[in-house]
Parts: sequence; structure tokens; C-alpha cells
Amino acid sequence: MSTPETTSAPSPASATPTHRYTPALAQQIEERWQDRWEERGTFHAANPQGALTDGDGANAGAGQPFFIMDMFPYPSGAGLHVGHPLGYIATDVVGRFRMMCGDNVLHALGYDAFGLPAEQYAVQTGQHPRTTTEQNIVTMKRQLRRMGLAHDDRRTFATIDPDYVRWTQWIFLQIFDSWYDPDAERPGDTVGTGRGRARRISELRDELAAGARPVPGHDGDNAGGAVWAALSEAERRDVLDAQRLAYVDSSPVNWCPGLGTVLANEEVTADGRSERGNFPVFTRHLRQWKMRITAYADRLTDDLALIDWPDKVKAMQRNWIGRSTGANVRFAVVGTTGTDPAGAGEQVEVFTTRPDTLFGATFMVVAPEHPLLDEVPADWPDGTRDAWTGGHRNPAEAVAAYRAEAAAKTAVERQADAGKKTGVFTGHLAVNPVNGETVPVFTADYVLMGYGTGAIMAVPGGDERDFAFAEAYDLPVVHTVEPDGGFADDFAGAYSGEGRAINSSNDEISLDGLGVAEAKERIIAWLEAKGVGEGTTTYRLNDWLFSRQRYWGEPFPILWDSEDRPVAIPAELLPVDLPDVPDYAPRTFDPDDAESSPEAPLGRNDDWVHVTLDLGDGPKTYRRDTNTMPNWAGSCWYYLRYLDPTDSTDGPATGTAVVDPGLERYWMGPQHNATSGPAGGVDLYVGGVEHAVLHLLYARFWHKVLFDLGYVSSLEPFGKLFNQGYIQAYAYTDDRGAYVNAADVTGDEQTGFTLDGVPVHREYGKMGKSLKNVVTPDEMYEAYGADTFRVYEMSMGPLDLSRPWETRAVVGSQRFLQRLWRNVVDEETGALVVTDDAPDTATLRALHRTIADVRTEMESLRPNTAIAKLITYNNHLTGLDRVPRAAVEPLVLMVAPIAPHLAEELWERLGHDRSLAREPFPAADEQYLVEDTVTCVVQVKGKVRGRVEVSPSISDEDLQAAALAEPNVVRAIDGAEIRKVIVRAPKLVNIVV
RNA sequence: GCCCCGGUAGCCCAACCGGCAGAGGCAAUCGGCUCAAACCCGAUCCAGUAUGGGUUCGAAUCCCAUCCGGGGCACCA
Repeated sequence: MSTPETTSAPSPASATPTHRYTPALAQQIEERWQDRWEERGTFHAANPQGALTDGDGANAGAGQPFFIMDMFPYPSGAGLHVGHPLGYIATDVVGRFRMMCGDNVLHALGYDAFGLPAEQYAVQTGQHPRTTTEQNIVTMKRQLRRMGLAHDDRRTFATIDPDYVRWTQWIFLQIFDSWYDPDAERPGDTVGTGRGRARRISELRDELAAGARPVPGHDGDNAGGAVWAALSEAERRDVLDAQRLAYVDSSPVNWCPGLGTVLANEEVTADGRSERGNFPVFTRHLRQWKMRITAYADRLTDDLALIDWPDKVKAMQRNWIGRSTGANVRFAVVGTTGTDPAGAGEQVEVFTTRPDTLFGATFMVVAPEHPLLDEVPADWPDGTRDAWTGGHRNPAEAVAAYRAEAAAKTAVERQADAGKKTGVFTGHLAVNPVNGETVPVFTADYVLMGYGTGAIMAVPGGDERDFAFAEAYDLPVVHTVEPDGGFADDFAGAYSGEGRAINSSNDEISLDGLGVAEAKERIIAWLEAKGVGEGTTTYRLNDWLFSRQRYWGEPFPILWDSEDRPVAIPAELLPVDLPDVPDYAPRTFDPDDAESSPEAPLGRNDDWVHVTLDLGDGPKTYRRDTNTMPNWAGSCWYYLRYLDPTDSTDGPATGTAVVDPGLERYWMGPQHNATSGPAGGVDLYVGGVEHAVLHLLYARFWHKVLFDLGYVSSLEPFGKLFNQGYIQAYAYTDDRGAYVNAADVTGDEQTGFTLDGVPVHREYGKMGKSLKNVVTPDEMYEAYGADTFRVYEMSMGPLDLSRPWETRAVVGSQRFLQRLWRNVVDEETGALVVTDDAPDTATLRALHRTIADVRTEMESLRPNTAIAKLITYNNHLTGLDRVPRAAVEPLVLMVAPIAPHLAEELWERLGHDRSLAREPFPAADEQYLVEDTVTCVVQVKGKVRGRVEVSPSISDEDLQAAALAEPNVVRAIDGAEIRKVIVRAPKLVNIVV
């Protein structure tokens, strides 16, 4: 038995070469480079001024600013699975690529750390939410750092940091201190009316005092400020408070007893449950904070034209805002003779998008909650049909019964009943203003109080829903629009399409013969002239309900004075920290207890709630607002914080603004680089589509307020949005339907899936603990290394597509990196194997073709195809006897954005002493992109029959001659008459016989 | 019910303005390396593009209809 000479690696597994790119070596390399990057500040983004410089201590130079961002992660206690980092890797690849293209790249990541899950997790584990949240952030930071993300770690933060909360509250105060002037000029607007913007509340006060505008809610024209002067200071404050963009209002809100808080409309699903927790949601009248996002409805819709977002998300925002144009029309309500003369002269206003069909309005419908129903006639009027009364003796009974029935219906039941028309006659009669006809007024729950005016004119001839109702309640149908060619003889139903108006005239106006658009215009003019209506626009969007009754959120920077009016806490006293309370668990209720009322946890600390302060008018006692802000508040402005993350150096040092205006203009202003649009904003924002109408709408709203107040120059926060797909996973169940450990299942589609020989059932969906199919990044680092993990995630498919995770396929990415390694490093000795020979022409061609292609793919966010081309080129190099340095160095650079650690290691071993992070990305040399010859395909009747090698610059005539001479082609033509020859030089000839 | 996106090899996916259906990866099969196995290396196999029509010299690509999958909206006047 002889002893080998080598002393290394005594274990039996030592057959593996010492210098092979194994997971263990990968880990070693990766951790070394992560430390070096951190020490050197390699990814420090340089601001144009101030203390935040690049790793060499320099402020921003000539490179174009490029601001790239991921959607704010929430630090979950469950830790990351391999699906979470997909977007982070993608932005990292783009960021590193842009950096190598010479851009000044800003990429950082903060944490969205307030919110319900943190609070629930804390309650479960019996710890303070701050403790658990901070622990989670530490874990997540470690997991993300190990992935090698090129983030500027000086710019990270969490929304719960007091320095951050301070500015969230500061922005709230700016919104509180503003009102919306729809007539004010807005400079620079190119897509809207150019009017309307937020202004300071003090300007409103001045204008009211000077008599420049009437006082809202008070009669009189306020000439010379007379109306204003007559008001007490308390009344004046009420007037101003009601105009603020952040205001307190008593109105129907979504109360969720199961969560113990009220919710915004956006947080309630279509079937009336909470998006988080899936608890029932009830409508309650409560006094709550709201934000006047409706004032921005037009701009939020119009400005979508200025930004590069997926059409799908734009459509979702447009739908949610739901702008529709039409007219408001007032119908006089007739006091039923003898029974209710006092009701005469009352009016009901309806909203319609089809005022051109007014002559076909044969009845009216109001929502069950409509105030008209607070009083109804005592008896059924003459002409009441049996079908209308619901069997009740008089309108009061009928309406009361119907209102009760409607109120008791849950959203789910309403949903289920959609299409089935229920309702009852209210006893009221109204007069159609265009023809003087008396029409009955019904109430029905297909008309919603929250949209338009809560009342409609019903045109059964032109509206499916009205027609269904008319059928059910025996009401007349009049068609006022005739389709081209007239109605079919047997036509019965509503016609809502294009056509010519019919049956639409009175003594003063005739719409007959007009098209829909023109008829609308005419009738609106007539209504306006008669003073019974006017053109208008309504929105589906409602104001944003902003207060929550939870503990783990930003407290409102608001005090209530002795007369219960809100007072802003001065900016220099911010932040308002969360108080310690005996119990931070929210008061929750039986999820179905609609009668319960919210109770804010912050109210449990009396010492905190009651304060004595001198706000300039002597010490007074105040009561603090005990609401907290919704989770969305922190994510409404975090992109600004990345630009200017400290309060000690740049802009916020002065305490006057949330971000230094110069920094905002540099990184985000309109046209701040070659690809930034007219609205400016973040250059690339990557995240899931689930925030399409929540976060993205709220953030746009806040940004526009800040724009109006002069704090930012960009019109929009996010210039380009990209929705990444999700990584899905297979889960397996046994016969009992219980989930089994996915990692232990063997087999495939053809052989069937089994666990320990027992067949199991496969399903496809999310990755989750309960599904027993979670794979974590940590497992990937251990088994393959971060670079392999990154390559695999990027090569699985296009970024915007969801795809299944398959651990056993990861090995393909590892083989690629191993082959690349072997092309540079000898596995046995660790020595360099590259030569200094010049690459042959074929290699140069392959290289430059690859460079050109990879650039294209990278610029278009297609890392999957870029990787395929890199693999192809690497395979070409593998086939050479010796790999020339000049052939592999560009490859190392091109691989760097995707597998940065391996690339840095090879780059160093190739003799470079600086990081390749800012090395120029290879550029293709045109001379190697043109081929000497190309293969021209010759088709006969569209079928490929032969090929000829020709020069790329061959003329059509020469090519046609060459094609016709090709033996296989001659045989295919077989002497038939040639009818036509299509020549697309130099690649294709098609011969038609 | 309405709107949007997508169906290409056993699986994940390429194919630019309509021009040779295949770039890449997984799996499978065979071979090499090995005492042997794994790793590794090399090779091979595999679809006529969901279905039916249309336009065209030529269709995965454009148009129409249908089926399947995913998503959004859902009495919004």
C-alpha cells in the first residue's frame, strides 16, 4: 500500500479536484467579495453634492443618474423563500449592468415595517412589535446580503425608525395644511386642463377674508369678506377644516370587527371582506380621518399617459378611479295631491352618462339609503299598479320594509342577487323635465348611494338593468335610439349602442335623427339653459380613509383642543413617538358583530393622551389623536428617502423639507437622463402586480401634493414600472389530502409522483409553510452558492412570467459556471489556463455576436435570453484547445451582472487589481458582425428545397440566378413553369411554379 | 357576464418587421472517464406551434371563431 505524495484532502471524497468550482469554493469566494465590496464602498452611489459620495470619496461626475428600485419588502417573521428575491436579483442585474454602462446607479433597499402582520406576530409571541420587527429585519438583511446585492447600504432604513416617522408625519402635516383649488393654474401640465392644484390653507383664509371667493357652506357671495367677517373664529376654523386635504369626516366607512379597525375601500374585496384576514366588513357611520384623493382623480387618470407602466396596471388604476362623464339632471318631485302638498317643489338629482336618452326615462330609481325616502307619501297615489307595492298597504310600510331588507343584506348576498331586480314603489312621483311626464319613483338596491347622486333616471329602452327592472315591475319601455337599419320586428329589450335618436322631441328641442354624441351635446346645452341640469363628471373613487385603530403604525401628529377641533403639532416637535401601552393588542370583536365600535390602543395610555403644551398662545391642555396611520403611509414616500437618507448632512438638516430639492431634481426630475420621460420619477420600479391600485395610487397622490406645494419637481414618483412574475411551486398531497414534504417526492410527469413508493397527488400554486414546499435561499447558498442561485432565477424564463420552481434543474446553472471557471482556471492546480494568443476569427465572430446580443437582451430586461447567449459562447470556448485571454475576459465582464462573485474572482485571477463593477461593459466591433457568406434558403412554393452560400451583399438578380441553378431546386421545379420569384436578398428566395 | 394576458419538444422556455420551427436549461437514452458509482465530459432522442377557418408566394407570428389556463372588473347609471 503506497502513500500518495500529496498531503491534501485525506477524505475518500477527495476525487473532486481541489480547485473545482464547487459549492464550498463558491461560498468562500462569495463571502470574500461581499466583505470587500462592503469595505470598499463599491456600490456607494454618489450624490451630486453633500456627504454621500462614491467609494472613492467623489461626488457624482459625468455619468447619468439612474435610480432603480424594488417594492419595499415587509420583514416577515417567516423568513424568505426562493420566490421573494426574484425581483431583487433582477434589479440588481440591471443596476450592475447600468453601472458598467457608465451610469451613476442608485439602488438601495429599506423595510416597510409597520403594519398588521408585525402586530399580530408580536401578540402571538408576547413581545413588543418593535422587538420582533427589528429581529426580522436583521434576519432578512443577512439573507439578502448573502445574495450579493449591489445596494448602497448607507441609504437603507425602516419605516419605523423615528427619523423616518418624523417625515411621514411631516408630510401628513403638509397635506393637513393644504386645500385643493380647482381653478388655480398649474404650470407645465400637458395632458389635462392645466388647472387645479393644492394650496396652503392660509391662502384660503386670506382669500376668504378678502372676499375673493364665497365661504363654503354659508350663503351669500362674501363680497368684501362680509360673510367671513360675520363668522366666529370657531366657525371659521370649521370652514377651513372642512376644506383640508386631510380632514375628519363622519360618513359611512368600512368597519371590520374581526380586525378591530376601519379600512379603506381599496382594502375591502369585491365580496365585502377584508383583504387581510378575510373578515366580514360592515358599513358604519363613524368620524374618521380621510384624504381628499378625489380632488386628484383627473390628474391621476390623465397623467398615466406620461409614464411607462404596463397597460394592465394603468387599466386597473383607470377602472378604480372610474371617471365617467355625463350630466346631472334634476327631476321635480310631485307632492301627492291631498296627502302631501308640502313635498311639492322638492327635487331629486340624478346622474346619467346618457342624457341623450332622457325622453325614454319612464321611471326613477333611488338608492335605499337616499334621503328622499326619509319622508314618503301617506297613501299610494292614483295609478299605482299592484306589482309596485310589494303587497304593502302604504308607501311608508313598503319603503321601511325594503330599506330594512336592503340594509340587512351583506355584500355577499348583494353580489349573489346581482341581476335579480328587487325594489318597491316609494309613492313619490317625479316630473321628467324634458317632456313633463309624471314618472313613478322606485327604490331598489341596484342603485348605489355611493356613486353619482344615488339616484338614476331609468331608461328601460336603453339600459339592460333598467329593462330588467321594468320587466319585473310592469313599467313602460320607450326606445329613443334606433340602430342602423331599425329594430327587428320581434325586438324586445334595451338597445345601448350607436344609432339615431327617435321619439326625442318637445316644443323647444328635437334630438330626432342625431347621433349619440351630438344628441348628448344638444340636450346638455338645453338642460343648462333651462337650469334643470348640467354636464358633469363623476368618479368611482372615494376619498381615502386614512385612520386605523391599531397600535403598530405612525401616530397622527394632531392634537384636539378643548373645543374638539384639530391642531397640528409643530414640525419641530416631531416625531410623535408611539406610547408604551399596557396592551398593544387591538381590541377585536366577533367578526360578525356589526354593532361593535373601534377602540384605539393608543387611548389606553392616559399620560400620553393628555398633554399640556404652549403652542404660542399660552399653555393649554390637549388630547392627542389616538389613531394610527395605515400601513400605506410609509410606502408613499420612501423613494424620496433613498435620495437623502440622513437628517444631518444634506437637505433635511435644516428641518424644512423631506428631501433636498437639488437631489430630487438630479435623481428624479423630468428628463433627468436619456430615458426619463416628461414626468420624471424612478427609472425602474420592479414589484408584483398586487399593489396596482393600493400603494401605487396612494404614492402617486402624495407625490402630486408634494409637487403642488413645491417640494418635488417630478410629476410622478415612478417613471417606469415593471411587474415581475411569481415563482410558483408544486405541492403534493397524499390520499387523505394532507400535504407531504415536497422535497421527498420522486418521479415525474410520465412515471407519476410517489413518496416512499406511494403515489401522491400534485398541485401547483404558491410556496408556503403549510404546503410543505418551501425552498429557502439559505438552502440554495449551501447547496450551490449564491451565483448559481442568481443565474438559475434569471434563466428560468422571462421576468414578467410566473414559473414553477424546480430545485433539480438548478444544476444546469451550476454546470455553466463550472465550465466558465474551467475555461480560466485549472481545476487540479488552480493555475490560469488562458493563453495570450490572438483568438481565431470564428471565436471573434462568436464573441462580438454575443456582445451585441447580450447588450440588446440586457437593455430589454431579458436576462433569460442573455444567459442563453452567454452559455452558447462559453460552450464555444470550451471546444477550443486553449482559451485566449482576449476571448474570455469580455465574457467574464458580461457574466458579472448576473454572477458577480465568480466574475470578480476570475477578473482578479486574470490579473486585474480593481473591482470590475465599474469596468466598461464590452462593446461589439461591427467588423465581426458581418459574415463573409450567408446561407440563403431557397423555397419552392414555400417549402425549403435547397440552400446556397452567398455573399451578404449579393444583388437580387445574382441571387435569383444562383437559386435557380441549385440542383435540388432544379429537381423540385421539375421543369414546371416559373410564375413568380420572390427574392429577399441575401437570406431567402421563394420560387412559385 | 365583460375586459386583458397566455397556450411551441416529457418539463421550463427561444424564434427581431410574416421568411430554414430551436438559442439555452432540465429530464431521458447512449457513449467516454472510473475497479465501480456519483461528479464531470461528449453525443443522441423529442414538437410542426391548443383547435378550426381566413389573408399571403410564404403564418408560431396578422385577422376571425372556438377550447383551455391565468389575471382584472362585476348592478358604477
